[in-house]
Amino acid sequence: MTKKLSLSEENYLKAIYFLLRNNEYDLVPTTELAGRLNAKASSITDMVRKLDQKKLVRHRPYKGIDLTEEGERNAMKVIRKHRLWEVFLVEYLGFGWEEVHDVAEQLEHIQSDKLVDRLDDFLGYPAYDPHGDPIPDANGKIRNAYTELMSDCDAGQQGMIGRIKDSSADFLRLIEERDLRPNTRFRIISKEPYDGIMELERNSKRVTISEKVASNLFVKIDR
Amino acid sequence: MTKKLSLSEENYLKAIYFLLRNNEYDLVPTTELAGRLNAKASSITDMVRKLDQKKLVRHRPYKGIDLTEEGERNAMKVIRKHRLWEVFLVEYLGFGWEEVHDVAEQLEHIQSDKLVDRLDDFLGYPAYDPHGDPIPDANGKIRNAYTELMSDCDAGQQGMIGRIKDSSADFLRLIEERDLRPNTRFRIISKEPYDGIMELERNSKRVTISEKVASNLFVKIDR
DNA sequence: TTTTGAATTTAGGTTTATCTAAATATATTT
DNA sequence: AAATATATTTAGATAAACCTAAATTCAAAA
Repeated sequence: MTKKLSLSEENYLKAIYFLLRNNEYDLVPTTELAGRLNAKASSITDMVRKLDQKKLVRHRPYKGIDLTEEGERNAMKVIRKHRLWEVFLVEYLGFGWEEVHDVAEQLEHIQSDKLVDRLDDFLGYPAYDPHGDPIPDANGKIRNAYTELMSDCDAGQQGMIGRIKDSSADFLRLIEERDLRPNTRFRIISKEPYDGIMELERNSKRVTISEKVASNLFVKIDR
Repeated sequence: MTKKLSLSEENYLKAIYFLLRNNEYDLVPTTELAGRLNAKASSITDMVRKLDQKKLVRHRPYKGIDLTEEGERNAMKVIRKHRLWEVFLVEYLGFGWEEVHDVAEQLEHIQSDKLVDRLDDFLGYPAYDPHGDPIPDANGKIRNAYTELMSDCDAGQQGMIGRIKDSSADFLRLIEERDLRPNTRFRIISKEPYDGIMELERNSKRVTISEKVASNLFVKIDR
């Protein structure tokens, strides 16, 4: 069963998945998907109708789109591949973690279960990619962690930076410059109640970050 | 300015390249290409006309097709990628050398010069892929070797098996079973003038092979 | 509650890479 | 050299994934 999906179909499922998670949508609006996929709303309607017929998404006309189980499983497979390839590119080929995205975007569509499983094994079954995003296992399950935002933490707490929420070039650069990459341990020295500005220690040095930055860092606090 | 080629275009160039080399064509006939690409002759005509306009091939209607310099360079780039990925799949992911082809067929179309160069470096700039086929360098040049056929050699000569000419599943299996893989050293014990059957020694053991097998093995004889 | 405006869908094209069937060119045989 | 067979090209269609422009639906404001 489970027919092979086209490159476009895979990209639609992935985009819907992210919009359902990251943003606050219950059903993804057509326009939102159009924005993310750089396509016109009418194209979205076409493709979404097709995906609905294949039972990969549910389309409620004029209301929005969400994923079926089958659709979500397919999205997770693509995300798994994307993130495994990112690990390979950074750890073995010396790519910078800001520059892997475009290539991984292509590699994620290679069809071969054997390849993915072997790659996973070769990489030592990593749980996170270089951006700190969790890598789904072969069944599409994510072993979660990193669910709190730094901005919700308080002075005195310490833990690990897990993954970043915003992935704009500007934010990536800032993270890089201030030594706030995923897998960096930190301690919160102080937090200003008025505007949420925080002083952190990481790698034995201190930085001050705005609330805006803190609210784009997912962390895990030591308990 | 060397525009990006579509997946189909790349496959056409590659197929034309192989037909110009391996087979005895001076100009590739439409039907031959159709056979190799599993397409109908009329489709070939269409695509070939497009490639001609892009100056990647020369099409002489009713006569045949050959590659321009530009077309050949593009074909070599794809072949380079294909063979580098095969090395990776076999040496690092533990694929059997008979089972890498389909996956490499996909990976060869990933577009990223940086990726190819880094991969090449990671693999240690291999000169041959697991089938013994030479890997073009970053400029598309093949440092040649392995140009003689085993069937043209004589009793007493010894050398190295380089690459195989036929790559049918049957032949691959035979090669595997009789221990005649690329990079195997051999010595010709005897050759029967009547039917060309040869007795070889390799890995300190002997085998007898038909003329047909010998004529599908490219070798390099010690001088 | 009607109006108005934004979001969404429908209708009708376009491009790429295919196909089938018919027409034409080349090659081979008589 | 004419007849026939085979290879190739042309003409016209199709499916996928887009697009523009027009029509429709829903929701928010008057």
